Parts: sequence; structure tokens; C-alpha cells
Amino acid sequence: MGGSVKNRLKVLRAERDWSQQDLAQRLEVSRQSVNAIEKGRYDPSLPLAFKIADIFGLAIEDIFSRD
Amino acid sequence: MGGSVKNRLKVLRAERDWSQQDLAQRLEVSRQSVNAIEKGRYDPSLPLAFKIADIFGLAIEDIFSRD
DNA sequence: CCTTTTTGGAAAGTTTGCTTGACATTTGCA
DNA sequence: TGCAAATGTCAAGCAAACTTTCCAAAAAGG
Repeated sequence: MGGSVKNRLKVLRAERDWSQQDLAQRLEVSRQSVNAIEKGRYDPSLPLAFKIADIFGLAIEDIFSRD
Repeated sequence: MGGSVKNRLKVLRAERDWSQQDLAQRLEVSRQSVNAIEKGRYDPSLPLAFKIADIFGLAIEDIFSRD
């Protein structure tokens, strides 16, 4: 059904007071993609995971984890 | 055209004396996928990147890097 | 209340990851 | 030399990641 990795996006966004839209713009992806990934409807690609890690200043493993 | 992340798969395989086939079996993906990823023809999915990291006992960032 | 922002998600289309199957070339080694 | 294992790549097809457009509901803040 959905993605196979968990993520901490909601909390990380909240800590920075970023809306899904804000994050989407920084990532240069659509807001729907951010929403879908955050809700676990599907997994981000590896390049996108790198970009997300970059923007939050964390390692991929600190944001995503295998379920 | 191709994938956007670099990888150290060839060296990591060599250190363990694993063929692409050996690695493919451990990852439960096709040999062609391992070859394509290793040659940078496309990027692995995030779940597959996690599995690769797991099998080599390294962090994703120690195997793949943003180009 | 009322309005605006934010979030959740459906539908349809494109691109990319991955599959199987096949074949050619290279490498290793008896 | 020669045979086997390993590598590289193509083609066709399915699945997953992403897009845009659109709508509905929740949350936030007057």
C-alpha cells in the first residue's frame, strides 16, 4: 500500500514553524509530494531524501528509518 | 539522463569479494539493478538504499553522496 | 462567527526504478 | 587456448515516485 519508511518530517517542520508549502518550496517539489511523504503514502526518492536531510541539517538516518 | 548520486558499491563489493550477483541476492533485487545502480544509470529507491547500507554495515551517506 | 491558511487526498498523466529475458564482451583460470 | 564466470547493456513491461489541477475539511486568528 504505502511507503515502507517512517519519517519525522512533521516534528522537524513544527520545530522550524514551516508549513508543508514552505518545505515544498525549499525542496523544489510540490506540496502534495511533501504531504504524501510526510503521511507515509510513499517514500521519497534517494535524491530527495538527500535534499531533505540537507535542508534540515541532519543525516538521512536521523529523519527516515526502516520500519 | 542517469542517476544523480555517486556510490562506492564497486569498491565495497571488491573488499568483500562479492560479485554483482552475490550482492543482488543479498538485496533481493535483480543483478541488472545492481549493475545499473553501480554504474550510475539510475538511483536506488530509499528503501533499497537502506537495505544496501544495512548489508554493508554503513550509513547511507558513507555509500552514496550527492553529486 | 467569518475568512484565510493549512492540511489531506483524489484523478490523470509523466518519469524513473525495477523486473525478466536475451545477448555480447570481458575476465579468470585450468 | 578454451571454457566458465562475471560484467555491461538493450528492450518491453509493471510499479512507484512525482506532477498539476481540483475539492473538502480542519485549524488559526481575527
